[in-house]
Amino acid sequence: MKTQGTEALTLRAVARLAGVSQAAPYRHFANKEAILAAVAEDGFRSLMAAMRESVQACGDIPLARLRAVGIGYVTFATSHPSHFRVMFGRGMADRSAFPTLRQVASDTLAMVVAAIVDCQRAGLVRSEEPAEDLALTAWSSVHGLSALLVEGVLDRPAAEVAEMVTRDLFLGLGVRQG
Amino acid sequence: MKTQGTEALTLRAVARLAGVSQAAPYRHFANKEAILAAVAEDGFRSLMAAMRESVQACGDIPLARLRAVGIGYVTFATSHPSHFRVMFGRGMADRSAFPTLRQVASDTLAMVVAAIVDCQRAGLVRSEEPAEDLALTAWSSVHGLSALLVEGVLDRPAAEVAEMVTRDLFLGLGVRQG
DNA sequence: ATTGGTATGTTGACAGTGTCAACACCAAAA
DNA sequence: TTTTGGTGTTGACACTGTCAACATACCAAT
Repeated sequence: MKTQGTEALTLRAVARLAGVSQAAPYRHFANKEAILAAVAEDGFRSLMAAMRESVQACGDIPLARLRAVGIGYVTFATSHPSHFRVMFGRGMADRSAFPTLRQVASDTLAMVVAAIVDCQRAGLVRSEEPAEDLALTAWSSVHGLSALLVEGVLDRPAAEVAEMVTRDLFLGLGVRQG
Repeated sequence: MKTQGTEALTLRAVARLAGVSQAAPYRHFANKEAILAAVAEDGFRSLMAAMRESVQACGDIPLARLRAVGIGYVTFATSHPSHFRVMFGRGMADRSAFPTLRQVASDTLAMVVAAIVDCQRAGLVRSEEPAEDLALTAWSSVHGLSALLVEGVLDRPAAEVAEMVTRDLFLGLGVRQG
C-alpha cells in the first residue's frame, strides 16, 4: 500500500478520520479530484495569508516587501509540503474544470505583481517591462526553488537558498538601489 | 478509474502493453516506485541530451549557449510532460533510496554550472558568486516555469515565456554584454 | 400535525490496483 | 546430469474510487 503522496490520501481514510462511512464524502464532493481541488484552493488561501503576514512583518520598504513575498512563498512550501503538492502537483486531471481554483491561483500571482508595481513606482525596479512579466519571472524562480526543495531534489537548507535565489532575482529585476 | 497522471500508469497496463503477465515486472523491479525511478532516470538522460543538442545548435557564444540550456529545459518539459512529472513529481516516496537517480539529477545541474562557468570565464557573468549558486538560481527559474506550464497553471505560450524568463534571468546573473 | 422534499448518512457491491507466494520453464554451470 | 538462477505464470490478498439502493433527520408548506 502506498504510504506517501497524493495517492496515499485515500478517500476512505479521510472518511474514517471524519468518523463517517466510506461513501459519505460523495454527498459533498463529486469525486476525489474535487476534494483535492478544494484542498488546493484552501492551500492557496493559506499561502496568500502567509505571504501577507511575511510582508507586513517587514515595514514599508518596497524592496524588502517584495523579497518577503518570495521568501514567504518558499517558507510556506517547505513547511506545508503536502499542501503545496496538492496545490501544484498532478492531482487534478484538468485545472480548468475548477474555475475557483484558477481564481485563487491568479490572486496569488496578483500579490507578486502588486509588490513589483510598488517597487516600480518607487523607481527601484525597471519599468520598461510590464510588471506582469517580471512577476512571472519572479514566480517561476521561487516556485521552482520550492518545488525542488519540496521534492527533495536539493539537499541545501531551505532558508539559505531562499535568501540566495531572491537576492539573485533582485539583480534580475534590474534593482538599482539597496 | 483514473485516466491521467502517475496514478494512471498502472503496472498491469504496462505489463499488458509488454504482452506479459501482471506480475512479470516484479522479476525486474522491486515495486512500482522502482519502475518510476527508472523512468525518471531515463528522463534525465533525455533531458540532458535535449539540452546538449539545443546548446550545440547555437555555436560558440557562451551567453547564447547558457540561454539555450534554459530554453532546452523548458522545451523538454513542455514536450514531454509525463516524463517531466515522473522525474520531479511525487512518485518516489524518498529519492535518497535511488542513488543513481540523484546522480543524473546532479549531472543535469552540472550542465547548467558548466555553461555558467564558461560565461564567467568570458567575463560575461559576474564571478563574485560561485557558479554553483548562480546555477541553482537559474535552475530554479527554468524549473519553476516548466512546472507551472506543465501543470497548466499558466495559460501563456510556452515558447514566449521561456524567452522572457531566460532574458530576465540574464540580467539576474549580472550579464554585462549582449 | 401531517406531508413532502432535501440534505446527509449507511451498506453492499463492482471493477480495478499493487503486491506476493507458489509454481513452471529453460538456459548455462557444476 | 543435476543444479541453479533468471524469467515467466496463476491465483489470491487487502485495498481503492465509485455507485446504486436504501435509511434517516430536519425544514417548509399545506
